[in-house]
Amino acid sequence: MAVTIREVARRAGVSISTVSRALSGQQRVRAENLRKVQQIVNQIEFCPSAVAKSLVSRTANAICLVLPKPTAKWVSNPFFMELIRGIVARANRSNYDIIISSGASEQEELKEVSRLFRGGRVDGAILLSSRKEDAVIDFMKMNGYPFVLIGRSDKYDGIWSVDTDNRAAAGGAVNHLVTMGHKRIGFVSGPSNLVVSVDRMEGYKRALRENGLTWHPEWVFEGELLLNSGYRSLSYFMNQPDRPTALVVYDDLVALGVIRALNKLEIKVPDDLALVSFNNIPLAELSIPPISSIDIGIYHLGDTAAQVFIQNMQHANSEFGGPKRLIIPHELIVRESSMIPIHIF
Amino acid sequence: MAVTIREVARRAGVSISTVSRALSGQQRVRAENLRKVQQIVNQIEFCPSAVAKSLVSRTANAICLVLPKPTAKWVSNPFFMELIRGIVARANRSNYDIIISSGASEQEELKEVSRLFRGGRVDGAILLSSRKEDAVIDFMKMNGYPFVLIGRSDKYDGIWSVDTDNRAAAGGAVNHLVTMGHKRIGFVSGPSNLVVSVDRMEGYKRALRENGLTWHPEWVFEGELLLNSGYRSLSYFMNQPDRPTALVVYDDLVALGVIRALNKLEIKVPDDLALVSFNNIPLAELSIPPISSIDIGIYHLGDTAAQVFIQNMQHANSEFGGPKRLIIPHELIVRESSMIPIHIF
DNA sequence: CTGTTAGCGCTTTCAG
DNA sequence: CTGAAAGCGCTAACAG
Repeated sequence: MAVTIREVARRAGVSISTVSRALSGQQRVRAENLRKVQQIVNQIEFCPSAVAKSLVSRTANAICLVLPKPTAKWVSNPFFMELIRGIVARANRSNYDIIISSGASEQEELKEVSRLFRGGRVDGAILLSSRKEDAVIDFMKMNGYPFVLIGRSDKYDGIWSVDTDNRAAAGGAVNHLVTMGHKRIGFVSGPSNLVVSVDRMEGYKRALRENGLTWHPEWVFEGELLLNSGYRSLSYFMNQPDRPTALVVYDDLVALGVIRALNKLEIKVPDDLALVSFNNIPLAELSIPPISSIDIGIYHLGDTAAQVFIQNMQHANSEFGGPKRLIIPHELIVRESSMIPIHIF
Repeated sequence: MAVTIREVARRAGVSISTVSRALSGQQRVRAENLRKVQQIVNQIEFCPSAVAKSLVSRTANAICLVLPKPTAKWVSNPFFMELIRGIVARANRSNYDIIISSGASEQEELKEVSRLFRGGRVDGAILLSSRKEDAVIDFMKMNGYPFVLIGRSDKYDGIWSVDTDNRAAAGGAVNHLVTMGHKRIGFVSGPSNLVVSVDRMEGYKRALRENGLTWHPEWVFEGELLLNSGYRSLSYFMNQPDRPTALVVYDDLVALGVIRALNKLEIKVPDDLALVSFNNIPLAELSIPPISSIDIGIYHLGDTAAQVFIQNMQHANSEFGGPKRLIIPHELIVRESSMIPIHIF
């Protein structure tokens, strides 16, 4: 901030333009001048004003992250921090800044994002999750702002996205449980307006079908509900003679809650009920018992999203293949919660 | 971005300066012109370029958050996300942007932060945690960049900081355990280079003294160690006749790990050993058993840090009282993990 | 109260 | 290859 390009030019005894050219590295500068400029730059630790650069280049070299509404404890899910870490690490390495934005209501959220874009502070956004009806996605689309979605959009096609194959992952969980001898497998879902939650549920249903198993609506629980007031319903179903012997849970944190609820009902995991969940946050391993979980490579997901965005920015006009959807591989980590094979028929 | 102040001026039939004055709200503009300008602004959704503003005002209206090195799973502690939420919410409300920065090594970290400051992208920083020897703090101090520290610095005095009274909090935990009849109370500490870890340990020791209890070095465990390879040592001490009957643990996540380790050793919480930990992240409640934890108001901590920074910025030259240290109140939330009073003498 | 004029620090023409 | 000049969008200082 303190030292400008003008000062460098003065000291090096060349014009500002020459310094600019020397710094850009793209343009021809006489070797002697180049050397002189580089020396001064190092000496006085010159660092060009990102702000001035932005003004003239009309790009911000910054990406906005929209935090899901801080409604729930949901955001404090380590999932997001891991995602953010992946994004920030990659972005910084490419000299992009990450700006975090949030808002108390959906409207405030949009206002905030709008301010960032219209003010020229960001070039685009990475959306950390997608709802079925997502005002932020609509907003981006409508204004033609570039963005990468982590997840999937039901509504729009041609958008850049990075995602897990959640259906396949859920299928993998079911298959694993089937292998362990389970035939009555339930599902604990997340908020039904989250695409990820729906996808996982669909994968679960499909896998049941493919395994020739029947699907009972009573075996599907709403996770949020479960944790707040659903003890009774859980208790009821778990006391039926044909209760599920295994559960696929859409998120580790929810799985933790489920285990606690089951614990109160004196249902033991995995002895009485097996459990597989999603995301494989560090906590899955610390749980009692440790939870089998599908590692979806959260950091990698974030890293890739940032890469996609940045590449896309740099090749914006070169028709760089058009919108694409990338899938990050997942892997089931088997732990105690699903390790006891059973044979109840 | 698309529409400039020039356009507004043209449409309103006034000069650019008038529009600028009308927008600033600080200066006198004829009512008629004011109205006209406001109308146009709303109509074409004019939003002044934050970048241009930055260039001329030499302020960025942005704060940098330095993520602790992504070494450990530590960062994925919900603690940080909660802190960030608090900061972002407050900052955005005051039209400040939050830029997240990180680096693989301490050196990269500094380079990243330096780039942000020198490039004029940020006005200052909020440091999310402090090590005993903290290069980032040194760097800020040395360059005179404004910052607020969440935590405490051993090394420097006159710096703005927002903190928990960790000694008192730890004392509270000890007192609570004493009330429940415990006399042999151990401590599980965090990395010894973290100020917060040290403070909590000191509070623990002091409280023991004040309660007339003796402090045994063997009753103090290094948390990190414990989780990785310390089962054996834990096992050893827990089998001594005079083993602790209660533990104060410096962080919820570590407490979770401890519970799991104890579980393997068939030591039951709270029946055989009581537990109190710090931070009260949502998980503390989901644990089996639910963990007594000291709620330090993480969100509030973040919110306050942002407030302090912003106020300080705005009154920078008016000698706004000089550096200060704010303490956010804490509260012990008692749960099952410490609920069974014991009387072993 | 208003318009004109000069920049903020940098990139980018356009002549040399 | 180089320097001078124009301008990115806005604010601030100066005459009216």
